[in-house]
Amino acid sequence: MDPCSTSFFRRETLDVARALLGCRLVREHPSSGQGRLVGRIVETEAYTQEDPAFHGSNLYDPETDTVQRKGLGGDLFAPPGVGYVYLCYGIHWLLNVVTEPEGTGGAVLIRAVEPVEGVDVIRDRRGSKHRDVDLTNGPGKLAEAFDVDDAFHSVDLTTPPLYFSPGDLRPEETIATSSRIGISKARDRQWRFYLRDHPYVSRATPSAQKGT
DNA sequence: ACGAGGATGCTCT
DNA sequence: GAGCATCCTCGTG
Repeated sequence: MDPCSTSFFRRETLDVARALLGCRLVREHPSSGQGRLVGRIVETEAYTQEDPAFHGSNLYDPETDTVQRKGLGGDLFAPPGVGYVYLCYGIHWLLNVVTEPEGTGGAVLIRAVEPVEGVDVIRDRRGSKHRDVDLTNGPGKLAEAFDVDDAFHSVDLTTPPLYFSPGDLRPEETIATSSRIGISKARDRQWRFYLRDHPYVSRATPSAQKGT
């Protein structure tokens, strides 16, 4: 599998969020189990530097078009294609990939994948009590399933052991949008992208939605 | 089916 | 000390 290159991520965040749908998330040599885990991305969210929900949104000043790269949020201005991984609610690791040219803030949150390789290892990692559909249909779940933690923070994700690989949508698959999940700011932005009616998206479609 | 609430730790004010 | 880009369990109808 060829990794998506740095240039894949060096463009507008919204474009990357859409383009990642159908691509593969590849994890080689997870700490438990052997071989390789592969998931097909079915749900993403976009976050940009001018976005109220952006981590450290106060780092970018639109008036002067200047940036302060400090703290955790400062890592969102890193070169494209590197990981932005942080702990949410003290329990769950969330995997993002940085977008836009270096110095411009942006990232895409990987929210859900459909397991396509190494499903048995993923079941082991997540615990056998879950239905298959519930193994990776959420950002915290897929991080646990793919053995992703802050070891990948600020790490180049265009090369093993964790990387993305190009993929396509099937003719019958269409992209839907909605507001983002679990945030209170900027509810009006339809910056969540997912495959309509796909069984592995993280939750039923919210009321506000429109197709594309 | 659905909603409420707890776990848990890091970042920033 | 508050606020989270979450997940799971345990109530109630």
